[in-house]
Amino acid sequence: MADVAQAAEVSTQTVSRALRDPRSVGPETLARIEKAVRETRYVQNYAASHLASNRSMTVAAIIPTISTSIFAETIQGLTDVLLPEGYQVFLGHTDYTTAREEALVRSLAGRRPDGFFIIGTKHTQEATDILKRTGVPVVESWSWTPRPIDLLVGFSNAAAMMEVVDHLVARGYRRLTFAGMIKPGDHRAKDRLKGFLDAHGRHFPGVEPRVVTTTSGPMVMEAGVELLERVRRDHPETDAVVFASDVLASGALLKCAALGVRVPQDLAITGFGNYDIAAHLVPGLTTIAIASRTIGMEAARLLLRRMQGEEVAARMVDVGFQLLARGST
Amino acid sequence: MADVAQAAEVSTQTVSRALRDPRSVGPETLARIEKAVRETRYVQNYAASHLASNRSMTVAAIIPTISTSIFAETIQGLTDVLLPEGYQVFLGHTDYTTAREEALVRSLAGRRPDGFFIIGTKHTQEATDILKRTGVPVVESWSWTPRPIDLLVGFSNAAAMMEVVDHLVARGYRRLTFAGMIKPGDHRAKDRLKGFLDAHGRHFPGVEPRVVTTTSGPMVMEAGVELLERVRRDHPETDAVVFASDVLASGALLKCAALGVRVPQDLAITGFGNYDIAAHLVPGLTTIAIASRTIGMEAARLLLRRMQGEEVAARMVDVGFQLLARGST
DNA sequence: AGCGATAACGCCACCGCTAACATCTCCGTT
DNA sequence: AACGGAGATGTTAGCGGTGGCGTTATCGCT
Repeated sequence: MADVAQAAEVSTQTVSRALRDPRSVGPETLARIEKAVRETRYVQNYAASHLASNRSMTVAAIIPTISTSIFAETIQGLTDVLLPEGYQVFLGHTDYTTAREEALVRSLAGRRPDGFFIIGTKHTQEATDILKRTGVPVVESWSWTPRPIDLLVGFSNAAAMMEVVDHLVARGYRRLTFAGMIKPGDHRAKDRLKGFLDAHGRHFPGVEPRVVTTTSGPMVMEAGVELLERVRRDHPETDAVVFASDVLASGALLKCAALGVRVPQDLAITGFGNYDIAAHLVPGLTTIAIASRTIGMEAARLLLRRMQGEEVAARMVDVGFQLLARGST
Repeated sequence: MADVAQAAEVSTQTVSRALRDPRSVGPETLARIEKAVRETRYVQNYAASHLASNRSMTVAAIIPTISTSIFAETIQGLTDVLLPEGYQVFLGHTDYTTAREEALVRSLAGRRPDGFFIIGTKHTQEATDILKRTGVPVVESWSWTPRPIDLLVGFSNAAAMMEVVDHLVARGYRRLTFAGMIKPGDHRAKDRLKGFLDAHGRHFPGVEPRVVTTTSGPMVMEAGVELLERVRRDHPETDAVVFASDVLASGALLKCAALGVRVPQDLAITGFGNYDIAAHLVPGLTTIAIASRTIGMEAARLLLRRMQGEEVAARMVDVGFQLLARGST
């Protein structure tokens, strides 16, 4: 910056001003500085800027995994709103483990982001403490809680799952089985199971609910195939399988086609998430659509407002969900 | 840090040392400092550390989009190797536009990462200049070029596509059509088309190659459905459709099932990428498998070695590809 | 006992930039 | 002509750490 200042024959302070708010310097001074920046190929050092101004112009985002396109859309929404405002997004993934989440929160907090975005509402005590003490806005998401750390953009996974069960019962299915991958740190999957159990208890009081789960492994279609096989072996009376994710449901649905199991006559199948594939499968997959991109965008808007010093009226935003009934039920 | 130093009754310098290399301080001093860190809930400020030490402990990663799980795996591989070494990954996506790539390179360079990872080998002159002048290692990937900026971990998209064509011809298909989404900044898709055209010219000299493309829109299965419809309308003689991506091919394959078009008897279909879905479709999708995760891990290892001051012998790593012949051909 | 080597720790300057305040210039107003 | 105000620019003092070097204590060896 000193080189630029010298080339433009101004002080470094004026260069700094020209870069952060071009209107705050005279027009021909600005032109000289811009020319000098180009000629010296100057690239600003944000670390120094951060240290001096106490604003990092970054937002930390913590997601369970990036391999799942549904969270990717949320991140895409988040960055699409934040980038034009000059904020960079620091992304970390936890692989659904709380230990890694805590380490990540600590590490990211060390970068002093101006805001946090995190998927989920359940964290370790330590992680929660750090998030609360950073002094910057925090958005939790993709779940629901009456008492968020700070801000919340989410929906009730349990309520969504209840709607799936209601739908199946309305269509005449009576012997439902829940199938899902429930990793230790995946509270959203747990909420979905809870929703299933609640609704099942409501519709079929006294009937033992059928549940088949795995607790580890990659979230791929093959896992859905394996869950389907366990359902057919352990609960052959099942007439509808409620999967915790579209990925699993898709694997199962395609397997049914290969096995000659007719969907939805022999077996109904539901998913969760409305992934790209859901509408294209034959038959189409009944599922819950989540406004994944909207969550990211809404979170970004809340963060922006708070980072710019404004108050936000609604600290909790329920983006809801939508049941999409397709051929698989 | 001053608070910690006071609580532990040492100088800040000793605290700093304890944090960056615990063995460099006495054992009971270390214990006092660790206790003080916990009690004061101290979280290190990496911005200051970065400024003073001239190492940011970050790596910048630039990818076209995060919504595509195949790049996500590469990033997962990258972070899985870098995180244990204390490096954070700064992720930016370009949406396949060169203008945005340039802006992103500039912005990320301002964060002074200790290394760059970028997908693709074709960038604007300006972006290339910045990358070269940063003085830190740069890994380009997912493509191939004889003259990378610095390091390269990739494969030849064109060669992979030629293998697909060779395979189809060997299976007896004669009227091939290429179908793909080729966004302006997507040089990998262009390479795939080039590979198709080369192989087609080799097998069918003098025959006009059939090509159907779109240049914009989201990369979703619906786009594959639309491409399939255009192929069937504009080139009804086609007996094999070579898609530039598994996403498109999957959409088309599922659509064929819905339309009653028999695959591979009436129409063969190939994809690219070996996405999760490819093996589960009925029939299975013939495609090119890319060691997506390996690319990220290998890139991370190269970066690490260079960031730790070592030289790397092989600056260019060809991870290759593998044709997976399945039922769709 | 004297010496040098080593380990443990402290002091100082500085990393590159910006907040806050000071200064200067140029107006329009009275 | 004197004055006040606004806009443009410069000066100063850090932001929170770390590199480099100096100091002190300890210990083994001659």
